[in-house]
Amino acid sequence: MNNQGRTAGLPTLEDVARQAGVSTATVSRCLNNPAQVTEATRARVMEAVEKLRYTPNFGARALAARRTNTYGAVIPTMENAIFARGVQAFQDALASIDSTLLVASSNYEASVEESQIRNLVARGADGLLLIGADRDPAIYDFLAERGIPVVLAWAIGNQPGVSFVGFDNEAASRKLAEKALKLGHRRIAYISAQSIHNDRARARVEGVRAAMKAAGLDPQSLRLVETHYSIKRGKAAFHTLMEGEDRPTLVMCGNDVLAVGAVMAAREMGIDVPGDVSVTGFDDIEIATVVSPPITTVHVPHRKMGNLAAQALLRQTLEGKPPETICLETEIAERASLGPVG
Amino acid sequence: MNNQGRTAGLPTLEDVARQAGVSTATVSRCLNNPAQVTEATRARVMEAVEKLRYTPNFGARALAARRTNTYGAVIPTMENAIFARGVQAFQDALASIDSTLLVASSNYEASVEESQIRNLVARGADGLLLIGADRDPAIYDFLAERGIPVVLAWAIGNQPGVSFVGFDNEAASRKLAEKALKLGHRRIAYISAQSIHNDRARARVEGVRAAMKAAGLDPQSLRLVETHYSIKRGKAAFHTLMEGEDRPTLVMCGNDVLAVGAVMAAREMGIDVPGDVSVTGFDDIEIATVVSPPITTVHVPHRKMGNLAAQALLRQTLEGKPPETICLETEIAERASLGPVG
DNA sequence: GCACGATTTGTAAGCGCTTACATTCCGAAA
DNA sequence: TTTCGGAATGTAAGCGCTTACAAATCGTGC
Repeated sequence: MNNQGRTAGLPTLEDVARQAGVSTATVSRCLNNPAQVTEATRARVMEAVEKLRYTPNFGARALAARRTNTYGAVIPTMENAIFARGVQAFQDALASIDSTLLVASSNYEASVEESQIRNLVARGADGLLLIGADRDPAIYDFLAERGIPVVLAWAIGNQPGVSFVGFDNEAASRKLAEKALKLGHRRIAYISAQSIHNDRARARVEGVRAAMKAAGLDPQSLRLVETHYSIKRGKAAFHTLMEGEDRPTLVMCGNDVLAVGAVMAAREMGIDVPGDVSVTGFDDIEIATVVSPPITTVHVPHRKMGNLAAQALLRQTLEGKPPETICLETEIAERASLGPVG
Repeated sequence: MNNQGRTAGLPTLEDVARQAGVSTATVSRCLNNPAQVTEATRARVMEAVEKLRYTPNFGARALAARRTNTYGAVIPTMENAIFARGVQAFQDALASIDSTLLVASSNYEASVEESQIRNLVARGADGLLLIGADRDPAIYDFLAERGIPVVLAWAIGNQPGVSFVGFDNEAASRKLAEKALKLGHRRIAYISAQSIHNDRARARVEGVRAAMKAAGLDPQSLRLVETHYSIKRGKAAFHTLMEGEDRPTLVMCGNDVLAVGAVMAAREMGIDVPGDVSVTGFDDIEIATVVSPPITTVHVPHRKMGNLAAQALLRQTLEGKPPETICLETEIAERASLGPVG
């Protein structure tokens, strides 16, 4: 458009070189590999850089170096805090080596995620952070073909060629369910995210079923509601569950956001938590402690996961190391929303 | 590093041109200005693009076109939802014209913000979204020198050469204070963010003082605590305020996160809200409705603000229009945390 | 004081794309 | 049929940087 004037007149490497009386190669080295340059010349070059207020041109640099120092992340949503902490940690780790993170969100839609991935690749992402493993194999081919390292977080899986930094969703969920079963709960309902294209959501449900089975219950008796992740949907789902006969005594939720919705709905309906119904969450985000009663949930070490994911990705990208799998431990954050069956 | 193999073998414009039997210029036009190309050739080119799975190289494109279609935003924090909705709307608006947003956070620190701004500029941001107006003038010079359009959001000010898309923090805060004064509150405290480098925080306090003055109270009698924005800090601040003699009957907070902290602290201390003390927030984010009692707060039209900010920025960047100022209306979200003085 | 290897610096060839300008093509008017 | 003008396409010159390779410079041991 009208950008003739935009960059016009901005100093270039060549300007700096001329000003400092050296070649462009030397200036470039000063900026990227200071060790290769004499103290004296470096000082002279830096002075010129300062004087001209030079800033390297990103596009040119990316083109010439065939690396952008930019990484991409596609997360399902930014609108609640589920991924915020982990992504923040991921970003911090990248920032410490002067790389930047491009974040995009898919709204839990596979097609949107795919186009976001393509977009990030087109923008030269040196590596990608994605959530979960459950997507079209063609995407992995696409990424592999372009040699782009990928780390999948929030889950563990067996996709070849990519790193995993996550935790065992099924085991974590099972552990929580076992605890609830010990408290005497038998009529159990589960409010889950849409399980299509969401391996984490499925694994969490499976964990509960496994615990039920181990306790001698029929896993098929689990009342399952699938919905989108939001407080509003959580409320609605809880309503649905409580309307019928044979109310559950325990409503487990696929994440804390849904659980918050459930607890709020209970309050509106005059149902006591955990007196009449217990509620559990998953994730342990701040909001779980804000609602009353605070929610018993699975604590996921988000920060640590984000940090380790960055490390793993950088090992692949910068050092050419092979993909790896890191499985983190989760624990149960015991709070007030889960109690003995009333 | 070991990136020889990275992009090696990836199809380039030239490959596509050869495959389609046209020149690189034609391929480029197909991709950027389809109208300039015959239906027939376009089809042929697109077929070649598909076949080769061609993706344009971002760096090369940026270098040649002198435009990146990338915008930058520096927000104080990602860790709570204060800016999430607005930034998401901003991003959506950009995405609809195939531009991307780079988001960085400054943790409310001026020096971090500055380096983030420089970083985004170095990465070729075509325009910038920043929060509030209160920063070193040298930054505005730097940006102006490089001809980078800027829109400041969440506030209104008079910085020349930049757009504003925000609301009147002082007026909004005053309106809320007036409402509280009508309910009989006289002993008032305010939990604010650090006001240094934060024009919004200062304006909100000033609004309360103005209302007090108008009601015949001494504005200096406002008990002010400054702290960082977090639930924890909000709790601590509330504790401090309630420890002394002469407890306030109203604790106004600089944002909802602090207010949530205050309400939670009250519950822990056995202080009834709003029976013993009223609490107010600012922003109207989801968490304000989750805590009990839900928080009376200033509703800020975040989504709208983000969307309009994008529009304004694009008008400057793409159409070369001059900066503009858009002031949005806020309203009070009346909920249960504000009541008559007990 | 000299030869030699190590270190520092310079030269110049692209990286893959956009776009001004030149050329070719085509249909309509004469 | 010829001519002309506009639309479609091609040619090629960079955009600003990195880096392989070549050249120059330096310090060292003899």
